[in-house]
Amino acid sequence: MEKKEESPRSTLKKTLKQHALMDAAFELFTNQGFGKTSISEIAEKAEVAKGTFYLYFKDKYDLRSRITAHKAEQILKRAWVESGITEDMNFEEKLLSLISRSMDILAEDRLLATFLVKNFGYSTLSKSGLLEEAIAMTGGDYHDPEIMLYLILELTGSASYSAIVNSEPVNIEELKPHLLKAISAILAQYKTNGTDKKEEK
Amino acid sequence: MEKKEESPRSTLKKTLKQHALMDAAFELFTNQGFGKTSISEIAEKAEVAKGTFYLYFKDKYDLRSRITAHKAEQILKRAWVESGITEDMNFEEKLLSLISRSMDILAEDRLLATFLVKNFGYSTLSKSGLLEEAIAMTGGDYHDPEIMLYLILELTGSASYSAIVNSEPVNIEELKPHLLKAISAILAQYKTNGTDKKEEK
Amino acid sequence: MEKKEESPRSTLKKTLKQHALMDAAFELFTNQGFGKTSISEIAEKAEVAKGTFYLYFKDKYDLRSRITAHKAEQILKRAWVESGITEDMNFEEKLLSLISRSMDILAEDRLLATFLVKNFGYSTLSKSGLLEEAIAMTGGDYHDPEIMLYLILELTGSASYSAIVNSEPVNIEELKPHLLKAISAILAQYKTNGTDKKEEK
Amino acid sequence: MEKKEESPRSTLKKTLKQHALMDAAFELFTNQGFGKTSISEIAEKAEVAKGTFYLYFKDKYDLRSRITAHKAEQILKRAWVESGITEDMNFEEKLLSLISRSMDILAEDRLLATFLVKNFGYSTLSKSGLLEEAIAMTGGDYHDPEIMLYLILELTGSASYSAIVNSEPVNIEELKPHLLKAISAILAQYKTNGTDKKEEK
DNA sequence: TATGAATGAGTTTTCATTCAT
DNA sequence: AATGAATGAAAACTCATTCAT
Repeated sequence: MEKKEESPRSTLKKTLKQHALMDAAFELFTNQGFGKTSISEIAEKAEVAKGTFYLYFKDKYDLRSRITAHKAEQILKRAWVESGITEDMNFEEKLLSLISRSMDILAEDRLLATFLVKNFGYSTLSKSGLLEEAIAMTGGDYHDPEIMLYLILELTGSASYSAIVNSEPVNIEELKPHLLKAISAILAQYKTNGTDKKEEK
Repeated sequence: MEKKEESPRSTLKKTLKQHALMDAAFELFTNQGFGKTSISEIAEKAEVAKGTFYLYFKDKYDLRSRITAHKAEQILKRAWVESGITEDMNFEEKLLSLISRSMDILAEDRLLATFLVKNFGYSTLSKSGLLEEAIAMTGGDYHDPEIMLYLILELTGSASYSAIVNSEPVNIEELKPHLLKAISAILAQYKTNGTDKKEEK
Repeated sequence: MEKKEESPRSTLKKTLKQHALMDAAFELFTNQGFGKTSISEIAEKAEVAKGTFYLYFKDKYDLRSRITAHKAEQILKRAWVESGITEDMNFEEKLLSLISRSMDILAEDRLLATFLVKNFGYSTLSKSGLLEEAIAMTGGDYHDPEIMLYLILELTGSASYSAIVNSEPVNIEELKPHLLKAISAILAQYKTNGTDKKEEK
Repeated sequence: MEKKEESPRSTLKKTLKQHALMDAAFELFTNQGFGKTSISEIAEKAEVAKGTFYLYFKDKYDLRSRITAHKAEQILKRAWVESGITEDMNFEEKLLSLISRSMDILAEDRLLATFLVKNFGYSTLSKSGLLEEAIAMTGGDYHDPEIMLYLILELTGSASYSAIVNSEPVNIEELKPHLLKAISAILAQYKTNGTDKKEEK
């Protein structure tokens, strides 16, 4: 990150094997489940020797959490960029845009959705610092912002999951307006009767 | 128990071992996880021979799903009885009472909570017929009752989980009023021009 | 055993279960092999409790040898009767008739053929006393009758087996004339230049 | 053996464990029977870890068929070399020499004989291509050479077996002249026109 | 770094046999 | 005689991890 002058090859190469392992593992985890995937299988699919696995990961659990963090980061970055969020939007608008776009992205890739919903919890998020950012963005317009965001997050993740993976009770497209409206209702509950309230017209 | 009304011996004995296995497995699954629990361990804890396991269950997966169904049924029955629901309550009151009581029950037993949240999905519920009952109870006061209940269920289950198991972001006691209010807000969104009827537009 | 006056029912009943077990076992042994057949399976197929097996047989091996003896006896009796052997035939004619008819019987039932070829050896035969009878029948027209019969028996059993079961290299119908001619040739080798030799014309 | 001509290390080592397993299994199979030999035993006798077995063989059945093919090849090669067959011999002489020598080899090693007779069938031979070679060698002097060879083979294998393993009805030494004469008799039956070769019209 | 043969503890699963009813 | 639940020893098979190359 600093010098970056040298070691372009070795770093790249290392990254290559590591990525091959993560990609292979992701596919196997999502297809057959974490418990039924062996390290041998992962190495084989990644076209890497079994021993090489231990050069980059401590064990299967380590691998899984690294994949989870990586995938979640990817999604959020992409959703943020693609959601068309602008500075002049208020928090609710921003949040709904981000959630809406994230759902679209996940809907395109149900394997990814499965994986994240199963492995990405609130604790992962709070550790990442993103939660604090979001709280900061509320700008004091809401009371108990952490609990509020927690409820919204759990609702979104959990409700999206079955819709994406099983299309139950409805598919994700149909669910989206319902979910966004429910989120709005929750937000409304937490709104401090500050700035507005009147211009609801 | 006394004479021999029907066939108490065989049935009871059979049920005994089976239950011993289910109880032992439940405890092990919740304490150390499904993947890290072996059939030998289950049998040992149940004080039953290893081979006996295969007399009652096909494999670990079969055992798990049988436990899940059994526990969920137990909880709901108990919550219904204890929730003090009466005929003259409206749907919202009934639902909030039931959820509130279920949360209390789960809060008392975080192992049970963990287990159910991880293994009890919307599909299990919809298969059980309970969902239809609940929909019938709405009495037409809400539009899209299935989606509405789906959202509420996912929110409740998902949000309760982390609160019970990790006390994150707050413990279940603190979370409860927030959750119930959020549910109310969602219900309000789906209310058909009922009580008020007039100011709709 | 002593009285033998009574117990017609019990004997019959006993025989019933025993036969059910033998029949079930025969079918399973021939279909899936002796090694892959369990006592549970046999009992289940015979519609008899597992424990009942041990009332009639010591173990799987005991059962097998009892079946073998029983089936072989059946075949030979039937072949003898059906072969149209008469007193005025010479040994060669009798032997060829018996073999020919036995092959026909086995050809009709390849499972039986499989079973017998795999389990019926020379030693079983020699123990049964049938061999001595056959030797006696040669009437001194052949030298080394035991070895001669041994060769013929092994050739017949072994060659018939693959023909019946796999139709390899040809089916049993095609093989029969070849086999009978080969047997004749062997017999000729052992003929003592007694009675004839001249009229070979 | 010396430097490193090609890839002696891996190949040799691999071959070593594999051979150790095959040798151990062969001994156990012949001594106690296939069904009564466990993989653990084989591995233990081969002084190899249990898991190593599965590196080289799918299961016990795979192992058995690989051993059978290997042993049969060995015997035939050795018999051919040691039988003193020369170009100027006719087919009968060659065949009898080969069979005679094979019987000697098998007689020296009754375990090997047992194993091969039980597991080496006509189909194995016909798949190996050796049968075609033998047929070609007959040079048209016999009709139906395949059936003829089939009969001879089955007779030889089957008759040798009991003689070698049980010395019943006589031992292999005594049996040999009888068997060879029987084979000659069969060959004679199949000879095409003429003792000699010229008047083939 | 990278490899992959080797390991052996640990797991699942089968099944002959017993025995209380 | 008949049953079949229960047993547990033993078998098959898996797999994370190590280590010599």
